[in-house]
Parts: sequence; structure tokens; C-alpha cells
Amino acid sequence: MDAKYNPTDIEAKWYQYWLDHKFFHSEPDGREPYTIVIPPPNVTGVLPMGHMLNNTIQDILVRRARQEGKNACWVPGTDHASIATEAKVVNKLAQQGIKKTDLSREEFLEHAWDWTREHGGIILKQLRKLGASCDWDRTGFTMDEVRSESVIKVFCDLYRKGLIYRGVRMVNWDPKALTALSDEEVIFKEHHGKLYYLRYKVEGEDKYAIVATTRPETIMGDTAMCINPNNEKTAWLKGKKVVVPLVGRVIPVIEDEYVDMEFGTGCLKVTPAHDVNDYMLGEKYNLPSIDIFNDNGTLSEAAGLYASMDRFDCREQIAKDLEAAGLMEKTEDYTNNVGFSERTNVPIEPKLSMQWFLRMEHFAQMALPPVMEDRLRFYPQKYKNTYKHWLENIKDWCISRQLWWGHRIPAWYLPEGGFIVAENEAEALRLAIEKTGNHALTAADLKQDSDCLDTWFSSWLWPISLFDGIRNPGNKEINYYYPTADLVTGPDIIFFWVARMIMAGYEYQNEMPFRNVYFTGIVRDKLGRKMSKSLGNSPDPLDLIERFGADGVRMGMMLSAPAGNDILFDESLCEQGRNFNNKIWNCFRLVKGWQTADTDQPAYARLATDWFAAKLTETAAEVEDLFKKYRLSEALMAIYKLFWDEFSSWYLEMIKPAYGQPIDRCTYELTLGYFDRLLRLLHPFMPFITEELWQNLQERKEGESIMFAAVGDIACGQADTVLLGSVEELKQIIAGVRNIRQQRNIAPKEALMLQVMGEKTLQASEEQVLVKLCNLSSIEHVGQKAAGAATFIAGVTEYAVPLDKFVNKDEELKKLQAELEHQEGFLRGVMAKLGNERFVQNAKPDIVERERQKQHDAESRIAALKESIAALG
RNA sequence: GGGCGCUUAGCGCAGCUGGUUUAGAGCAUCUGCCCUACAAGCAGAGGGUCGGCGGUUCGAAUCCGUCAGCGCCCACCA
Repeated sequence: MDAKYNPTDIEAKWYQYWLDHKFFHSEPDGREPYTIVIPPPNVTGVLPMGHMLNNTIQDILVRRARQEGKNACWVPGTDHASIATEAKVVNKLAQQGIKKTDLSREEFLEHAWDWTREHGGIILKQLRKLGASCDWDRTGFTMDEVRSESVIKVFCDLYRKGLIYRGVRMVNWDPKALTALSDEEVIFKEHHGKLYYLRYKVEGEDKYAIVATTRPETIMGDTAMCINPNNEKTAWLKGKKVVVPLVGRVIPVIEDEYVDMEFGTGCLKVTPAHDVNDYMLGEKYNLPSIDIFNDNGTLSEAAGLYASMDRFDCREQIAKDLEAAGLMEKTEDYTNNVGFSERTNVPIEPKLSMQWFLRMEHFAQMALPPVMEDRLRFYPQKYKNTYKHWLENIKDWCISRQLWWGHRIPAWYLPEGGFIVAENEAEALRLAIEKTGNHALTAADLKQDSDCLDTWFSSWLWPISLFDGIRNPGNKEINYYYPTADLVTGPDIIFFWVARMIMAGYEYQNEMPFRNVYFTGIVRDKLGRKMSKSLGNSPDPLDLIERFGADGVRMGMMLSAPAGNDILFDESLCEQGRNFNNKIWNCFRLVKGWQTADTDQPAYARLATDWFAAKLTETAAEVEDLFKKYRLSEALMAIYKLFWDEFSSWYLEMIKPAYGQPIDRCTYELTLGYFDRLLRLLHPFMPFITEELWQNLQERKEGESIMFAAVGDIACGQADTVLLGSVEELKQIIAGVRNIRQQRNIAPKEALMLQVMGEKTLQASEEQVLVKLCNLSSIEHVGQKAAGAATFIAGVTEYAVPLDKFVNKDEELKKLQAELEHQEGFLRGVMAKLGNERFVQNAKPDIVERERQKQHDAESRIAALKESIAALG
């Protein structure tokens, strides 16, 4: 075996082994199910660091559940990502000189499918490198047959229930993607622009009303000016009419308390077609609505001479023109919030258009209580608030998109107007004939709606549709796997996805879709910046795996990723992971290199094996508890310390035979057993190296795997706390001696004598350990230590190492003085408490008792120190 | 503008219902070591008074108030 662990071949070998034996595959059986559905990544995407973290966590949970004897099922899959994928395909076609508008819907979809087949699933291949134990036989896709039919069925069902409606509303329009968006797809950003003060001439007078606006280009759509009826400053405009600058159109002055008297001049221009609030005013006062924009954000014919100009170019131009015409009072720098499209990153245009909507109050009412009552738990809990706030202020969901890549809305329009919603064309025709009584109707007379559905309208069914629970309610699989156990995802999609899955879960399964949601943090770079393609600060995960091994990368990610906290990713974390792998590897080499002999177990080895058994039990219980609380980083850290500090640095050093000597069989067997348990504990975090070493620890049969090696027995029983305590004190003594060596530069080879003061007694086994780890020539229990000995305190006992020729009295004295001061200060603190009547009266008796113990301990130490100082002086 | 959260060693964090040896691990730092498992290592050491102020209490990093800084979410002031 090489002194350095080389993960590459080993990882590939075991992943194939797991696949060959179908270890990841799950079928319903009598065991308790443990289910996770993957947050489906974009089908044509590649793996970003966020997904690495996310999927590492899922794999840890799944593997742990498997080891706990549950029927673990992790279902993978991908999302068609309607708008994102369509944009990519449009781009690709553009590079070939093909415009989307030149293609028929069918032709375009053919290109999109080609693209999907070409790039689809790359991301899932990457997950295999990471070691993800997904049931690949179950891989789903939001646009495959089962999922598509489920979406259509749900749409029809909700329409029949009256929860889906079609109507003209003000929606968020993306002028680049040329589609409506939901409110959640709009991101507000601060925009540094200008506030323009425009002069509106009062009709028939030589006076002007000044209006402040950030969007002067919309004046062509103005159909009123609005003032607050209570505003004295603008009262003079009541009942008047004003002239829209440049345009020349005369519009009325209306009054509404909506207008903020403090803002700008108190006059508001009203453009019902291009502002949500203005739209409401327009409805209220029955104002005409002039749409001056084309779908792509250029000015329309209605804008007169500015027609076909881009909206932002137009803003500049119009500002100049107003200036020239003397109609611009002034401009000011101004910062406001502007909504941007999440996908295309262009400013959203509020636009009046015909869309499909889902009523949300019904869903919000179902989805709120289980979370608030902690039946469905969020980790961390703080997201409960966010969730609550959203549900309590929810608006209807715009679910139609003017895109082709997605699930086409199953609505067919009739020649004479009106429409039919049905699961397919034949059914639509049947219903159409029934509705109209016109038996001459044919399929060709029906025109299907050209829009498709929001991507999230399929994702929200994911935990159900993956088990075909929409098409076949109550089937064996959905009954077994649903509700799923845990969902692991980012808090950024709590509204898009998490909340809506909860809604769909209650609507279609009458039950929550998952019992726990683990919100991961966002992966950032060292400087705290979000990792993104445009910044180029995201490392290539496959490259990291190549360099550090999947186990190393997994550990690196987990080391600093408590739920909900962002992680500042740094390659050095992976390095730490890799180093740990190497440590484990070398421990294995050491242990497997020993020869055994049929001799009795020496006392020191007995102490070591008893102690480590207790340590294992203690830590395993801790790990179990941390898993229950989803504190996975801490669980990993606990195992890391157990392995590196306790097992490698202490236990193995204690039992290690002298060079070339064999080890007694009993100790050896026990050690292999401990190694086995350590590997099992560690397996969920580092699946590959643990499998490799577990397989080599002893003879294994073909088809065996650490994946199914139970962990339940490790935390079994009560750890011997007395033994744990006494070994901790032993470690202190060893550290004390080593410290003396270090400070005085005494070579490890030079044997030292240890003197134990006072009443302390050491077991023979303890003395043997001390001799072994400190290289002692002898241990003496003495009343008076040798003159010029170096001393230290462990527990409440003073120890001395006689060193006459080495010791520097002054230095020694200084050290003792400092320690004495510290102890005296400590004692003062304790005495202050104990001297306080009210403390003794009010504090719980065991607290008071503990203070007395502290006092006692401190006093013994002080006595010992004083004695030493006196002896030196 | 509203809501939530954070502020503990150089760094990123843990410290739950106040009291468990005058604050804990990890990484980094410093010192000494190639001693045949591991220099991707071993041994040892240093480092914070818990953002500021005020309060409650016998006792506060831990509870309350307030100020400051940071972050996130939500929101139609043009």
C-alpha cells in the first residue's frame, strides 16, 4: 500500500460495484421507507457548487438512513426549465442564423429536444462522480410522459374546481424573453436614475402644473393627472384640464387620496397601461388606457413619432425634446427600485395582457398551519417567518408563459368564441360539440392555446408525480414513499418551489410532501461573493474531485456548512478533506501491518481498549443526536476528532507494539472492530474510502457493502464516564511531561523520571501507559520532590520531573508564580460567590456544591504551588 | 418603509431554557521534530472578556432595553 491515498481508481471502482449490485435501487417492502426527491436541476445545466453542497447533504442523509435499516430511496431527475432552456436554444439557433420567428412551433421544439438530448443528463453524470446514491432507475424528467400527463391532468382538475381562471391583468412582462412572468420571477434592484420634472400646461391658462416622474417616455400613454383632494398646494388644479407636453393631448385632472402629497410636486401623471397603480386608478375612474409599447420594449405606433424606438433610448430622446421645448422644469438624481427579470436580467415592463392564473388563497390556507405548528419542520426555523409572511400576502399566480418549451396549456378555442379545457384534443372536441350542439365541429376547428405553463407548475407536483400519484392516486408506490422524509434545498426557492409543493401535496395527497426541509446556505467565494458564471469565481466541481477526491471535496463542503449559514468556499477546505482521507488510509496501513501473537493482553492495552470502547459509544451517541437535529457539520467534526485525536493520536499510540514486535491477538481484534465502527460512522460523509477500507479490513463476501452495515449498535449502552474521566487526566499528565521536554529541548529518546506528589494513586495499567507515551525510566510516589525538578499540575495533583542539571530556577519560579496568581484569582472568584449569602440561599444546591468543590480543588493546587515555590527558593 | 437574522480568538463557527474549574473546538499562526503508519505528518504553545451602553439578577456571552454595523426577505410612493 502506498503511503499516500489515491482516490481516483478506488472511487470509480466502488461506484461501479454499487451500481452493479443495484444497491441504490429501492422497491416498496416491509421496512420503514426513507425518501428524498432531488431538487431537479436544469436538464441542460452543469453542476454548480451549490448543487455539490446540496447533493452531498442529501447523500449523507440517505446513506445514514440506509445504514439505519430503512428502505432508502433517493429519486433523481431533471427539470425542463422552460424559460432558461428556451433562451439557450434561441441563442444557439441565432448563432446559426436562425430566428425563432422563422420556425414553426413543431420545428422549434424539435431543435429544443435535440438540445435536451445532447446536453441533458450531464449534470446527473456529475452527481455519480460525487458518489450520489440515487436510484437511477427512477430518474424522472418534468417533461417525460408521466410528468407531462400529470401536469395536464392537474391543470384540468384545477380549472374544473374553479381555481384556474383566464383574464386580462397587469402582469410582469419580460421584453427580452417576450413572456409574462410570475411575481416571484421579478427581482427588484436599486437603480440610479433621474427624477424628471415635466411641465403640463393648464388648458386655457398660462400656467403649468409640474409632474415628477422617473419615466418621461410614458407621457404618450398619459390619460389623466391626479392630485390629492386634501392637498392645498395643488388645490388650484381641481376641475381643470392639462395638456400632455409634446403630445398635446388634453387630459383631465382627477382627485384621489392615493397620491402622496409629500412626494415630488404632489401631481401624479396617470398612465394606466404601464404602471400597476395607475392601472388601478384607471379602473376606478374609468380612464382610457393607451398601450405605447410593443412586446419587445420598443415604442408602438401609439407613441407617434417615437414609434419603434427602444424604451430607454426614447427616454433620453424625449428628455432632450422636452428640454428643447422648454417643458422640462428640472431633473434630479434619484434612486428607486426597478424590477428585473430573474432570467434575462432586463427591466420588467408592467403590461396589461390576457393570461392564466391560479387562485392562491385556497392553497395558502392549507399550507400554512402544518409549518406553523411544526408538523412540517424547517431547518433553520427562521424561515418559518418568511414562509408565513408570503402566504399571508399571497397573490394569484400567473401560470401562463408565452413560450413553446414546456407543457402546452390544454385549452382549445372555439370558432364562435369561448374555450374548452380538456386533457386532450379528442376530449376537447367532444366537450365542444356538447357545449355548442354543433355536430359539424372537427378537430381542425379548434385552436389550442399557444402558451405553455410556468416551469414551477410541473415542479410543484414533483414529490407526487415521481411516484405517479397524480395519474394513479393510491398506487402502491405513492402509498409507500409519500410523504417523503427530507427535502434539501436552497432558501432562494422557498416560494417558487417549497411552498407550492406543500400546497400541491395537500391538494392531491391530502398530506405534506415532506416532513423536514433542510435549507442549505449559499456557496460563496472567499470574498463572500455569490458564485456565478459571470464572475467566473466558481471552481469546476469535477476538477476539484479530480484533485482532492470526491470524499475530500464532500468533507470540505460539509466542514463549514451548518444549515442556513452561507459557506465561504475555499479550496483549502477540500485540502483538509483530502488530508483526512490520507490520515485514515495510514491508520489502516499501520494496523494492518501488525503481526499478531497469542499472548495475553497487557494491562496498558486493556486500559486502552476499554477506554476507546467508551469513547466510541459516547461519540456515536453524540453523532446520533446531531443527525436528529440536522447538524451535519458538527456530526462530521465529532467523528473527525474521534478518528484523528482519540483513535490515531491516543489510542493507537497507546497500543502500538514496539518496532518489529507483534501485538496480542485480543487487542488486535478489538482494534479491527473499532476501525470497523469508525468507518461505519464515517461512511455517509466519505462513502468511497470507507467502503475500500471496510472491504479490506477482513474477508468480505461478494455483494457485501458498508452501505448496509448498521450503525445502531455503535451508540448502544452507557459509556463508562469514570474511565473516560481518568484517561483525560492521564492525557494531561502525558501532555505535562511532553511540555517539559519541549521547553527544555530534551530528546524523546532520553528517558525521564516522574514523581507523583500527594495522595494520587495510579493503576499499574496507567503507569504502563505513562511509561510508554512519555518514555519514563520510573514513576515514584513521593512526599517531597527532588530539588530542581520541573513541575506541572494535572487534575489536583502535582507532578515533578527531576531535571537538576537542566532546570533554570528563575524561569521555573516565574512559571510557578504565574500559575499561583491565576489559581488565587480563580479562588477569589469562587470565594466571592460562596461568601455571598444570597448566592448560597438562592442557587440550586448542586450549584453551590460545585462551587465548594472548585474551592477545594483550587486550595489544594495553591498549597502544592506554594510548596514548590518554597522548595525552589 | 416593514419583517427576520447576525455581531464570541487572525478566519469561518459552536455555546439550548442564565451558574459544570475566571469562554470552546476546527483552520490558520508560533516553537521543536523526517522518531520506519502518515511532513497531506508528529509533539508542544500562544491568542478572545463574548459589537457599544444601560438594566434585571446573588450571578449574564446567555434574559430585557437601547445605539451602531452587517446580511437576508418582503413592499405599487410616481
